[in-house]
Parts: sequence; C-alpha cells; structure tokens
Amino acid sequence: MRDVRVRFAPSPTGYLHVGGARTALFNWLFARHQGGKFIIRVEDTDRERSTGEFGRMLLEDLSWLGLDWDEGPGSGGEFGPYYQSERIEGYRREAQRLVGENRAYPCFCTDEELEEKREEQKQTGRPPQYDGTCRGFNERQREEKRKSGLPESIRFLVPAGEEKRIDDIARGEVVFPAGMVGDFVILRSNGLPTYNFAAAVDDASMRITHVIRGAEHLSNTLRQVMIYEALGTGMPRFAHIPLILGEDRTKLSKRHGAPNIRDYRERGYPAAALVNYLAFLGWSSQGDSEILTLEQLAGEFELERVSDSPSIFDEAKLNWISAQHIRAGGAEKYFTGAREYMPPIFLERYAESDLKKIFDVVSENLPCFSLFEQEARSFSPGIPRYGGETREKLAGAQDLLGLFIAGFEAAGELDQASIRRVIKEAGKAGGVKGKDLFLPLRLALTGYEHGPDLTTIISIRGKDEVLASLRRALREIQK
RNA sequence: GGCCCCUUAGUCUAGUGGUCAGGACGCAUGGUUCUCAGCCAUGAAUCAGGGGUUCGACUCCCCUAGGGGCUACCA
Repeated sequence: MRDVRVRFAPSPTGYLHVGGARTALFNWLFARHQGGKFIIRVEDTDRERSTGEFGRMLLEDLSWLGLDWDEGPGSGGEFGPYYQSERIEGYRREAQRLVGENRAYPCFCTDEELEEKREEQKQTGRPPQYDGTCRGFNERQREEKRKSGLPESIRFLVPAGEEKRIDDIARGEVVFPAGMVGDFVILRSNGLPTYNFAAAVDDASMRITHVIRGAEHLSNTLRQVMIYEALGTGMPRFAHIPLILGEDRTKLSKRHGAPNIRDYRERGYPAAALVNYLAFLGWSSQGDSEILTLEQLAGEFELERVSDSPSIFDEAKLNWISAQHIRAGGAEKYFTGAREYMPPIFLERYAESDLKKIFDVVSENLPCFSLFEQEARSFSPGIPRYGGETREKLAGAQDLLGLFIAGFEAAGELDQASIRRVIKEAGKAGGVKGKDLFLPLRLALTGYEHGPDLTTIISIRGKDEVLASLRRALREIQK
C-alpha cells in the first residue's frame, strides 16, 4: 500500500475554528496512526478575504494544539510550495492542458449574463446550471470574443450521462446521479483557480492519499472526482466527517460563544483537553476511558469509527474533560500554565510552594485556568471584607471567635494537627460542634460560606493573618 | 426548486436482525460526622413518525417530517 499522506488545507480568513481544528486533528490522528505524513497547505486564493496575519495565527494555533506537520509552511517538503498563492502557474498550466485536451474550454460570459440566465432558469423551475453557451466555440470564435475585451474564464466540460459513486470511508457509498452539475469554472477570469480545481490539482500533485474533511464538502467531491479523472492522476480516498453544530443546531459560528481555538486557549484550557474533547466529537473509542492523550488517541484512531451525524459542541462536557486533565496532570504538568492566571496579589504574597498547594486544592475541579481566581478566593491574602449579611451570620459567635483567637495565639507552629486541635478545643469550650463550629470560623477567615478544607486554608494563610482576620471579625460584630 | 448527506435520552455516543438498548457529560437523591467541590452509590431520561420485509426489527427497504450541505468566477 502507498504510504499515507493526508493534508489539512485551511484558508486564512479567520482564526482557527473548532470545526477546522477537529478536521486537522482527525487528519493528524489518521496520519500518526497509519505512520503516514501530515501536510499543511494554505488555501489563500481568495484574495479578498485571506490575510497573512490569519495564516500565521492558524499555524500557531495548530502548533499549540500539538498537531505538528511533516510538510508545509516552515517544515518544507518536496511537494511545495505549500501556499496556493505561490502555485498559481501550475493551476494555469493544468487548466490550459485540459483546454487542449478538450476537457475544458474558455468562457466569455459576463457576470450579468450568468446572473440573468440563472434567474430565468429558476423562474422556469429548471436547475440553475451553466447552459453551455461558450462550449461549442471554435478557435476563431474564441479569438473574436477575446478581441472584444470580454473577461475569459475557463470552464470544465462535464462529461454527460455519467453517474458517479465514491466509497467514502466514513459514510460508505455515496451516489451522485448524472446531470447534477453543469460546466463549472476552474480558472477565474482574474487568472486564479477556483477552490475545487486548486484542491484537486494540489491533492494530486502532492500525492495525497486520503482526503479527510468536513461534510460540507461532500457535494464538492463530485466535481473533484471529475477533475481527477480528467487530470489522469490517481484518486485519493475520501472521508467526510460530520459538522459541528451550535446549541441551536445550526453551524457553529460567532454567536455560539467562543468557537475559536484561540479563545479557549486564552481562557486557559490545556491543549490536551481541547484535543481530547474534539476527538470525541464525531468519533468514539472502543475503550472505556474518555480521558486520553494525543498519543493514546493516535494509537486507536480509525476513520471507520467516525459517526455520520452532526454533533453539537457542548462546553459542559469540555469542562469536565478539561478538569480531568488538569487534575490528573497536577501541579507538575499545569502549575506553570496556571500561574499566569493567578492574581498578582497571590504571586506577591505567597511562596511558590504555597501557590502549588493552593493549585493542588483548587485543581480538584478546575476546567480552565481563568477560573482559578474565582476558585481560589478563599485563599485571598489579607483580611476579608464582607457586608452586613455575613456580619449577621457571625452575630452570636463572639465567644467562639474569642476562643479561636486565644487558641491560635497559644498554639505554636500551625500545622494540620495543631490547627485541628485548636478548632476542636474551641468547640469543646464553647459547647458547639459541626456547622456551628466551622461556619463562623470560615466566614471570619474568608468571608465566604463555601470553600476548601479549613485546615488547609489556615495553614496556608498563616498565623498572623488568621489572627488578624479573627480579631477584625470580632470587632465587626461588636460594633 | 433540484440533488446529496444525516436522525438512539438535554448533550456526546455504543449498537450492524433476537440486548432488561450499554457508557459518558449534565441533572436529581443519598452517603462521605463544617460547607462547596471531589469521591462513592442510586435514580429519572432515548431508538423522529408511518408503512413494509421477517418467526422477530434500533438494526434492512420505502414514504413523511426535521436538520445540514451543495446548487458561485467563496473556501
């Protein structure tokens, strides 16, 4: 069997979208699983919308996700260049070759004429297809048209009466009946190729063996198959993967929150988590774990297990997967990443070892690093400030607070054991236990009713701050 | 309008003629002698509808409905 070569072919018209990222991921996983090559080709023939800046961002996001490419921008390769804008001559040459072989022909119809014909066809209930006006022109007629300065594009001559079928790896056999499309443009009048043509020419010349792409391209496959046949090169196999939809079941877009990889990256989701979640959108593992690394995913990825129906992007599930990764990786793997999201005051006041302890506690359930501040608020250095509501809840706990103060003052070094002892003895002396014992202490120290284990909070906050907070709380309720 | 594709709980999915239709997220309840979280346990919830084929359909075929895509000198 030929060595597997797959490609991801983004157009640099925006940030890397989760849909595109998943397509790239499936390609990458397939290549790695098969021991083949993963290639990046930038499809920047739409001059209106493509920018170099987006191109750079796209590649950066891909790298961040861990999807390294064997050939493409920055990696070289023997089938370059890997930007379509640098391959224009090739498309023109191929297009001319097809004209010479009578498989394509120059077309001089103007936009206005085309638009008019389409409207007319629609009105009369006919499928809007190119009517073949320029198809039969001989060389003299063509020259005449050229002389009159009409725009000249090149159309593919669609062979009549041929049904086409492809054996899609992900969805099985797909049949395209004859007459589905009319002669379509392969080279625009501005000299640039259209998507279908450029993609087919490049896939052929880059020796792509498997085209794995979004299901929105399924219908395009018919045109590309015809181009391949005309080109006389081998045909790749196709695998169309289902689309990713938003909650409202329409194609994922800006309206659905943060559909860009960059957004999730900025919110502090680990790349491994994103990639893990994306892999399970439209694909399923045979194992029973849903928490897998890129390497593990590559180990068992198979296109045959890609589902047929579109899936909805579910941030709740992403959050769960991400929290699992962060917890499993712990401080060893994720502390550095999380550190960037820690409030400055934490960084100023706590030693690295304490920051790590806080991270350990908080990462029991942390979907992304930007949530750290919120989740770690019980550890905020300094004396908590709270309002009347908290003061009310604290009312009646003066004696208890006094006992805590006395106990912590008397205690030596505050470690887990001594902290527990102080709390226990204060409870005994005050005649309270359980919630009545812990809640006042928690409120006085943090200002919040909920939070991590109190002994951990106390040991990290330190004796001075604990005492200062307790005294402050006592003063507050004595006012 | 034409053509192509899709349809299992709220969500991601397993399933390829005979299963109590399995798992995960989320949700609910209980436990874990401070809370939240975590963890453990339990629970509610699904084959879009209708026809066939068959001894037997979630599984095969047809129709309907819904969704998506293509129908461009966008990709």
